[in-house]
Amino acid sequence: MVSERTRIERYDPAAIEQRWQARWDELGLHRTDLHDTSRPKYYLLTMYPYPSGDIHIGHWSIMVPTDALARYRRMNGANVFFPIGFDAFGLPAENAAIANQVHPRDWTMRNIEKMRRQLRSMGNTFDWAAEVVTSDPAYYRWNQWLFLKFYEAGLAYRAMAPVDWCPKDQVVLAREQVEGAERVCWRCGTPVIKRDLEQWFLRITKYADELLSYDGIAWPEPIRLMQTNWIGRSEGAEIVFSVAPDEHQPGGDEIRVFTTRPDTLFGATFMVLAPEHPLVDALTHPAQREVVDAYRQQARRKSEIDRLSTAREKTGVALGAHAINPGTGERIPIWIADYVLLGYGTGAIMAVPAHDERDFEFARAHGLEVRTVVVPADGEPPADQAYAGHSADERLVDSGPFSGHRAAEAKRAIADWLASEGKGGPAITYRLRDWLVSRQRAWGTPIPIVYCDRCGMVPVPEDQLPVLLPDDFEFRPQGGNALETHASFVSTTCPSCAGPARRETDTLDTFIDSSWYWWRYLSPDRDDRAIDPEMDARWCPVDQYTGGAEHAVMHLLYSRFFSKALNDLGLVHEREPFKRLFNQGQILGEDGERMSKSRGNVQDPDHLVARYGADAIRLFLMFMKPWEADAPWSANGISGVHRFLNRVWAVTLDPQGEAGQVVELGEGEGREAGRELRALAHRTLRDVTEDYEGLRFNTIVSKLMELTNGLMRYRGTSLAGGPDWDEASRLLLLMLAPLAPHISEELWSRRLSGAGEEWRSIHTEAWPAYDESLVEEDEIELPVQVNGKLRDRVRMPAGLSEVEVEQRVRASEKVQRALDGREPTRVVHVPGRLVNLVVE
RNA sequence: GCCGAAGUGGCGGAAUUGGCAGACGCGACGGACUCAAAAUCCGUUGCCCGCAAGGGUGUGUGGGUUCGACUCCCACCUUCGGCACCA
Repeated sequence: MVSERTRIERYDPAAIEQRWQARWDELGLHRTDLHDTSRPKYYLLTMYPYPSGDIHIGHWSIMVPTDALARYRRMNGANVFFPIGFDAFGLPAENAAIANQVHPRDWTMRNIEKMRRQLRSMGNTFDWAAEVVTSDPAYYRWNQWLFLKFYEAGLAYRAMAPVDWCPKDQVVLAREQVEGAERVCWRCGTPVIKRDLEQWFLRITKYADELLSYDGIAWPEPIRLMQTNWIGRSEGAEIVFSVAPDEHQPGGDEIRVFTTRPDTLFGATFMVLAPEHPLVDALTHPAQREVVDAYRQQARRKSEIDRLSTAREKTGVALGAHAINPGTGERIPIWIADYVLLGYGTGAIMAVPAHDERDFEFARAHGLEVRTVVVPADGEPPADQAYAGHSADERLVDSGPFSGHRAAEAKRAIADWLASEGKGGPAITYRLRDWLVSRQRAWGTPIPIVYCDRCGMVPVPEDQLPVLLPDDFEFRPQGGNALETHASFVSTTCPSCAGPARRETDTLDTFIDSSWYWWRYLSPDRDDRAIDPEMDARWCPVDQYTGGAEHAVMHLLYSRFFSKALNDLGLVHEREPFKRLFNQGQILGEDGERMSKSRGNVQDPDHLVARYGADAIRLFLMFMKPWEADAPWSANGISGVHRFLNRVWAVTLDPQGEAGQVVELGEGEGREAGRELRALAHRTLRDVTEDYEGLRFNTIVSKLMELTNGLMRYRGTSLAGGPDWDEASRLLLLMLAPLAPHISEELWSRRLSGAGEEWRSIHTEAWPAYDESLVEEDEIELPVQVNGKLRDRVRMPAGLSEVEVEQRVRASEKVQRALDGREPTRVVHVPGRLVNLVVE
C-alpha cells in the first residue's frame, strides 16, 4: 500500500555528516576570536594526542564528550576556546626511524596528517587555527628559551646521576630498553651496568610544599592524593653522627641521617649507609675492603626496582668503622646495605632495630644488638618483632634524660636538644626528587647549551635560538643517540669566545613540551615570545581540562610546577594551570586489557564511523558508561543508539508515521496528552541541563531516549505535529545538538526550511530555559509502606495536607489488609515522597 | 605491605539530602508486518512459590544504626588503579 505523500527518506549518516563538517569549516564556526570580550571566556582543554599513527576509540572517548561540553557551553553564551595539537616528539618516531631508515620528522608528520583527518571525522569543534605541533621548531625553540630562563633562575642544573649503560653497544639505554630481572640490553642481551653521567635536572623540589596545596582548584580527590603521596612529605629530624677514630682513619667525619623517629635515638645500635654513599670509601677498614667492594659492585648492577623485588632479603656488609651515637655516646658499627637508598633523605640511616621492621630484620640477619627504648603504657613490647606502635601513651625507657617522657613529645624534645648541641634538629624530607629532564635521544628538543674548553658550559644566546635538529640524521641499527654521531651538529663555536666548542647532544624530556602547551595555543604563531601576556591574562587558567588519570604524577604535576615557576619568572599571572580537572575512564580492549597495538585489541573507529556514522559512535560512547568509569569495549548496544537516532529522525520529519491514518484523540484527551508531553519535555530539559553541568552524559542520553519514546507514543495521533508536539521535538533537537551534532543540524535545518525561516546553525542557538510552571506535577503517586514494606501506591492531587494524605493512604484496601486491624503507633510522612505506617 | 576506586538482573548501567531498587539500552522470549528474511512496530523479561490474585526474596559477605539502608558505621572478601625497603 503506497501512500500518496512523498516517502520520507531514511536517516543516512554518510549522506549528512561530511556535508555539515565541511559547512562548519567554511563558516569558521569553531574558530575562536580570542579578542572577543563581549562574552565570558571558557578555555576547554583536552590532553593532546601522541601521533602514533592512528586515532583509536580511546581518543574518541576522551575528546567527544569534551566536544559536547564545548558545544553546550557555547549554547550557554560562552566564548569557548577548544584547541588541539600533537605531542610530536618521542621514542616511537625514533624507533621507526631505526627500523625504516626514515627521518622521524617524516614519520611523525605523516601520522599527524592521518590523525587530523581522523580527528575531523568525530565532528569535534576543535579550533584548528590554534594547532601546535611540538616537534616544529616554532614550538620547540620556546622550550629552549624557557629552559634558558630556568637555567638563569637556578631552576635548571646539571649533576651526576646513574643511568643504564650497555657496555657492548656503548650506549645509554632508556629504562624500557632494559629487559627482565637480569637487566640485560634489549638488543644484545648484555647485562647493563649503572653508569654515572652528567644529567640535567629541573628543581621541582623547590616547590614541593606549594605543590601539596590544592587551594582554588577543583581536582579529583584521587589525583590529589596520588600527587600528595608522590611528593611524600615527612617530618622528623636530621641527626649528625660523627665517625669514631680508629687505627685506620682519624674519625670526625659527619654522617647525617634523616629519621621520622628521633624519639628512638637511644635505641640506634648501628648505622647503615647506601652502598653508593660518598663516605664509604674513606671509612672502609682494609680488612673489609674486598667484601665491601664486591657488595658495591653487585648493588650497582641492580636497579632500585630490583632491590625491592628480591623478597626483601636484608643483605649488607660491615665497613669495619664505627660512629658515635650522639644520644648514648656509644660506638656503633657502620654497615652498608642496599635497603638504604642514596636518593632518599641523606642516603644514610640510624638503625633502630627494636622499633623499625626493616632494621629489625637486618639486625637479626647479622647478629646486631636490639635495644628497646619505647614501651607501650600497658605492657611489654613484643620480643620477636619490631615495635613501631603509634599509640598516644608510649613512654621512653633507657633514653638518658628523656626516659619516662611520652614518645610523642620526645620527638620534638630530642630534635630540639640535638639542635642546641649542634648535632642536627627538626627537618623535613620529601620523596619527590628533582626532575631529570635530559634524554640521550635524538628526536627531542636539543638542550641549548654549548661546552667550550676555554669557557666551560655556555648557554646558547637567545638570538641564536632555535638550536635546530639536523635534517640528515643517521640512525644506526644498534640505537644510541644519533645526535652524538652527527659531526656538524656537535661541532660549533663558543658563543662567548668564538673558539671551537661542542653542543650538548642530550634532548629534553617530552614532558617539558606538555608542561606549557596550552599557553602556546593562545599565540601559536608569535615568533617574538613564548607566551602572549595579554592572552595569558585573558584566557588562563584553563577552565576545564580533560584527560586520563595515568598522568596523575607526571604530566599533571609537571604542569603545576611549570605554572609556579613561570609565575616566579614573571611570564604568567597564575600559579595553577587548570581550574577544574576531569579524568575520564578508559575504554579497554574487548579482552579487558589496555588497548595497544602490540596486543592487537585496538578498535578502529574509521570502520565504525563508516558503518554507523559519527553521531551514533559519539552517542554510544557517552551512553555506555559514566564518563569517569573504565569499561571494556563492546559494540553490543551500539544498535540501540542507532535505533534511537532513527526514531529522532522519524518523530522530527514524519510525525504522522507511514500508516497514513491519523488517530483522532478526543478533545479532553488530546489537551491532557499535549500538556503531559510538554511537561515531559520541560522536565527533561531541567534534568538534562543539570546533567550537562555535572558531565553525566550517559544519563543525558537515556533521558533524551525517554523524551523520544514519549513522542513516539503519540506519533500518528492528532497530537503529532501540533504545537505541543512541536515544542517537545524542538527541545529534543536542542538538547541533542551537543551530543550528536550532525543529525541535529540536519533536522534543524529542515525544520527551519519547513517553517519558511532562514537557515541558522543549531549550534549557534541559545540553550533553552525550562518552564517551571510545567514541570510541577499536579497529581502524585505516593508509595505507602507498612513497617517499611511497600504495600501500595496511592494516587492523589499534589499539595494535600498531612491529615488529608493520611486519610487517603489509610483508605487503601491493600494498606488495610497489611494493617490487619492494627492501629499504627507511628506515621512517618515524607511529603511528596512516601508514607510509612509503623505498627506494634 | 600501604594508598585509592569499585562490587546492583544474562550484559552495559540508573537511583537528589537515607525514602517506590533495576530508569535507559543491549540481549532473550512472544506477537504484528513479510512468500521469506532484514528493517520497523507492539508486548513480556531480577529471582523463587503460585493457573491467578497474591506472597516471599533481592544491590559482594557478615554484623550494626534507623520507622526505613544500594546509600551511613564496623569487620571481611573480590576486582581494578597507583605507590612500593621512603628511614
